Amino acid sequence: MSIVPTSPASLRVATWNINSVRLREGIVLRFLAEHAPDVLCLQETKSPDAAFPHAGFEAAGYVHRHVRGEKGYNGVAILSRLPLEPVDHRDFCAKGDCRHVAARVGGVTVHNFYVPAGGDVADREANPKFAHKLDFLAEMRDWFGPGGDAPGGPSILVGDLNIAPGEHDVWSHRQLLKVVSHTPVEVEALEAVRASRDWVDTAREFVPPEEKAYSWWSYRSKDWRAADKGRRLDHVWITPDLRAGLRSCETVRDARGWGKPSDHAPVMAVVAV
DNA sequence: ATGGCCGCCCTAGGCGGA
Repeated sequence: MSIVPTSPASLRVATWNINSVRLREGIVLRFLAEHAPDVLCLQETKSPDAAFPHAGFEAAGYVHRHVRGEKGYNGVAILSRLPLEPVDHRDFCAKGDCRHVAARVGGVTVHNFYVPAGGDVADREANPKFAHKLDFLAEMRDWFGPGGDAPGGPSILVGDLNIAPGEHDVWSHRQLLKVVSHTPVEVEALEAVRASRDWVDTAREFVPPEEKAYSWWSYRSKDWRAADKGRRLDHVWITPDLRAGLRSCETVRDARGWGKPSDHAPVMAVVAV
């Protein structure tokens, strides 16, 4: 007799840019033990599939997965303690990189995204990485939009979207207006993705827009906690049909201070499904 | 005080991150 329900009353879905899954297996296991997500979506795993550290996650009960990695860069993975059906992935911008993977869990489609960072110069003509970022976002918008063929039904979209859209999603709106991750053209592009399926930004359902909220703090700060110059780059979005079931969305800020941390903290939402 | 640092890769400086 199984003790794991196949149709849970509520689904706990987390996202975390882990910046090398092999280097940080230990703190991922700590997060799983302390926060018990049903589904954990990782970005920047930086590991070929053959080298992904499966054994520890399986021992922790996360025996279901959909992993897509490459050597050195990028890489996304969905780990689950509930049965998971891979929905495939889409090769955004036809680069053959590993920035999206999707799976169906308990009747909900979960999309895990790693949107390109976009380089230093916020100019599509001068900087091909910025052009890639904007093209990637436009393709997301079209895929989820009316003419697109993204899967329908109740869905959760998570990931490192590499944009902090709100004024209070960054430590200083004025000082970051020209910094890639918070420029108006990016914010507009992300809003177009959000509007494509009327996605609900779950974190802001619980934290008012005038209150600061971050999920990333630079490695370069001597004391990230004291400086607190963060940005909210990591997001959990849900389709409107799940909104009434939304119970919480938390950023596990403490994890930014664990041993040998990622520069991102995990974000987890709980949704009744 | 947006750089101060990270992790990756054919081990060492270059690339990418954001």
